[in-house]
Amino acid sequence: MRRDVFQAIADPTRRAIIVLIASQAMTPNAIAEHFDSTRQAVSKHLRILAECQLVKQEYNGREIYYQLEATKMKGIDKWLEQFRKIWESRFDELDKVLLKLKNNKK
Amino acid sequence: MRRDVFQAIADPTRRAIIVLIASQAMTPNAIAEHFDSTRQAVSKHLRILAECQLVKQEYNGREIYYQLEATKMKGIDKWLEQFRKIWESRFDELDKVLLKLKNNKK
DNA sequence: TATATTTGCAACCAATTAGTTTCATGAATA
DNA sequence: TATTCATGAAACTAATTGGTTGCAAATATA
Repeated sequence: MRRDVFQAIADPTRRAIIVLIASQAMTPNAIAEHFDSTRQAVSKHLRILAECQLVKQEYNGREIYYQLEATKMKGIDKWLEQFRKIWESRFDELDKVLLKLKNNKK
Repeated sequence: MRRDVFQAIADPTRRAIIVLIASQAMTPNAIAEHFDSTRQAVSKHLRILAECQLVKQEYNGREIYYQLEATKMKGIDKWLEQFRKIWESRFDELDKVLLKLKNNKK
């Protein structure tokens, strides 16, 4: 079973859960209230997020608070890094082109 | 059929294709040589990448050069942006904790 | 203690995915 | 022109996914 951060954020519901708990830890029930699907479906998403350590569980009696482990998303950021250079240089080139066009008009 | 950038980069083969053609455009055949699976499998990945405009096709006779559209990955970057603040602030806090520990030792 | 609440887990199901093989098309070449 | 090459598309398959319902376990509460 492939279970990495890229696969975790591929699902829109999981991305929504990530955004939801980014500001504060929440219980599965509380999270599920924000979605149309059942609590169990949300629970399965949470399990997937937990399996790739994107969330951390904090036990409190019978409640479990799920907290985002934001640093785990640095992996994505790191992968993106190599392309950031490319798209930034593309923009530099665009700037050059625009500057040339501007000068030609004069 | 869901077809967005997040889903596109979820597959490790597609990520490898993206990295491969980042530096220079390549034909499906040339790309397929780098993988164990068949040319047709690679072709399907390319179709998915094309559907969410992560790659651009350049026709040259009977050859088709696939080129990375790096700027399309800015969508991921933008989504990450909100968490970057969180993980950076976490690190600031870690720094504070470490500094405190250091001072206590003296 | 009996009951309600919170949760995870297993079993099942339909849809999707990533791969295969086979075929059709159109361009290069002998 | 006949053949070879590069490619996409279709049909099929096995595995995975995201969802469901129905449980069991553990904690809180009456």
